[in-house]
Amino acid sequence: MSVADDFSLGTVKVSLSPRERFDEFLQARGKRITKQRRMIVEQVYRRHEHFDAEQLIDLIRNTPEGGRASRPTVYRTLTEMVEAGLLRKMVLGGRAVYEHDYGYPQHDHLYCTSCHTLIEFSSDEIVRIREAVASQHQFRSQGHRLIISGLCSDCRSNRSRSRHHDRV
Amino acid sequence: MSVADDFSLGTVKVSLSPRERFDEFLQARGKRITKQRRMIVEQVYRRHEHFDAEQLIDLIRNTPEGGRASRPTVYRTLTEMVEAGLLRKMVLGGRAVYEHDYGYPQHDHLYCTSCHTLIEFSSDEIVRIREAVASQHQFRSQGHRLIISGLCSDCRSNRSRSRHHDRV
DNA sequence: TTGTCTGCAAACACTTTGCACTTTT
DNA sequence: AAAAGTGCAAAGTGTTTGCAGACAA
Repeated sequence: MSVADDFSLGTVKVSLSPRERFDEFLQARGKRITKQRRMIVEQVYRRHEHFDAEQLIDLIRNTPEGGRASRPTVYRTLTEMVEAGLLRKMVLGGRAVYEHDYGYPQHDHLYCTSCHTLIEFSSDEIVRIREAVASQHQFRSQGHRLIISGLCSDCRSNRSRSRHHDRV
Repeated sequence: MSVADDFSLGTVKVSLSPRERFDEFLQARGKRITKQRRMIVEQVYRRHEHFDAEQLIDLIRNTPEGGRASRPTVYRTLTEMVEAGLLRKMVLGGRAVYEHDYGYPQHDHLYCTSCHTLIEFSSDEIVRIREAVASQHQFRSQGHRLIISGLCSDCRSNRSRSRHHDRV
């Protein structure tokens, strides 16, 4: 409902809230709007940081008001949210990390190999290069992922504050 | 030995063969030059395609002349080769994929989400952008990874030839 | 000889699946 | 009522580890 008031997220305006968008997606696929799915979408959009399945499960555990959801359900729902275009998934250090996609502008990441922080940045040039390269190779590009890894400013100073994992 | 004759790989000239380079690395670390490590380096450099641990293990199994190496040894050696700068590792569709790094020019990839082919390309602009973005964020960049995903020309024509996995 | 390496089997982390029961439609 | 979803426990995948015997230095 209320398609009238726009929902603002990040810097982009969209007319449906993530939850509405997800409901739409589910209906279009003949899937059901269950309280688990509803609750998971809500928790996911509670804040904007990157997260992995485990963190989301913890968040849900520590927010019992919203209800309960098992590990498999969380994984299943995350997959659906990616399909719905609500979340973007990337794999870092051996596990999947998710971030908001719907209504959030295109961007790439700086990844600190020491503290595993992700810093977002955007560059129009990247998309331009992507299209140029793709057409050179008769490739139909659907997206891209650029991760610049290195040391963030904090870790450049505080060397050896924490053990380096260096998993990319 | 024979540092005299250059070893040519791809388009770059280097003075040590991968095997020599690896020996050097091992010695510097007080590690030993075993017949397994020797054999693995050799098999890895037999051809230039991207490969994963399983493919390498198969290759070794089907090339008994070279000797034998267990799964753990292959994994351990691949890790060492990455540390030695001989191989570059990336994670695609849930498993690690390796490619030659030593003596091979910097490049990025087009990844076909249908047939999982990797196509290499290089763009100087990317490195320029990388450095610009890094310095904007007081970040010390150590490297980057750009993967443009989509459909290769083959898969654009032969739609549905094989099931789409779409794992990025 | 000494300390590293190997191979085996078992352990691992993360994610997915089979299935009986519950819930939405 | 019918179909889809959930949670549990168990199975997967790809990769790593502990340890006793094998081997390079």
